[in-house]
Amino acid sequence: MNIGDVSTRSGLPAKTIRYYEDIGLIKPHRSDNGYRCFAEADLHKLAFLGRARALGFTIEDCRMLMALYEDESRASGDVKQLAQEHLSKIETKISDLQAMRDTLTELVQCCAGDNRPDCPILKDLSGHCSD
Amino acid sequence: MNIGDVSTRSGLPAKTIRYYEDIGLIKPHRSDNGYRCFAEADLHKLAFLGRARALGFTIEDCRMLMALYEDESRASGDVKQLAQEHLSKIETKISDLQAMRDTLTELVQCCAGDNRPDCPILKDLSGHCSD
DNA sequence: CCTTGACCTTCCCCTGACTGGAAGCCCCAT
DNA sequence: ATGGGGCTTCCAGTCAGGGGAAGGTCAAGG
Repeated sequence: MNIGDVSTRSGLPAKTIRYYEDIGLIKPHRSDNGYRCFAEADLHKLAFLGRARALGFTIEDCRMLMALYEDESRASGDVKQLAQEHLSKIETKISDLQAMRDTLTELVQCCAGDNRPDCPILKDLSGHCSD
Repeated sequence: MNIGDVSTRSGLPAKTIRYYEDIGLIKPHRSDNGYRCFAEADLHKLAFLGRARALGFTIEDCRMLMALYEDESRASGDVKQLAQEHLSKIETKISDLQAMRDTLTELVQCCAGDNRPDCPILKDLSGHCSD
């Protein structure tokens, strides 16, 4: 398979696939003409990577997940720990974003949003306690 | 005021303050020795920027917010619109993260996390429907 | 007067995970 | 032989700064 086919079948852009080879996540063979030549196993790895990335794992997480996946004697505890650490980062991000959302929602609700210049959003950003 | 004082008083790292000057968000004067020389107005702007960034506004959003802040004849509607667009991006991000969290939580719960290699997390990432 | 240390300056490279684009080779069809 | 699409490499850019080097400045102490 050439990169175009793999891109279509994996749903990953060709650029991304080349990048993954660059950083050593996959190692496709080369045809005589220099084109990358992907086996089914490469496609499978790329699909794995695509799913892991969609769950928000970093590239380095993916590298470790792939290593664990290929290690027949892995301990599922190692995988679980990786996932749990990732999960707690996600939860932190969610809380941070929710705090922003709550503040912003309040400010937006207080703003008339008309043609007058008076604006509680700017007032808040400028320090609002006596300018 | 030198940059160190401004950094302390605004809570922003000196690097960040220099960066904000680089991209034209602030324009502090210079002393004879070449040091940046900040007025109270600069400090005020930096505090404004710090709060806007803490609410997740991008640098370009901040640039517009500052322009609106300094425009006495602004319409609060413009500010509100900016904030609402930002808010909807945040809400999208929250949903995306929550979807990841839900999937991950489920997978983590299904994983024994022991010394055996069998792992539903890896099974899911690898495509799990008959490999 | 000299030195020490804290502070300031510019400059350039690094981050994550790609994306865009240029220049050039390869292959197939007309 | 020519046109178009696909492939290659390499370089630069994204966002919002962070790290650190090399060197100028200032105030205090010996």
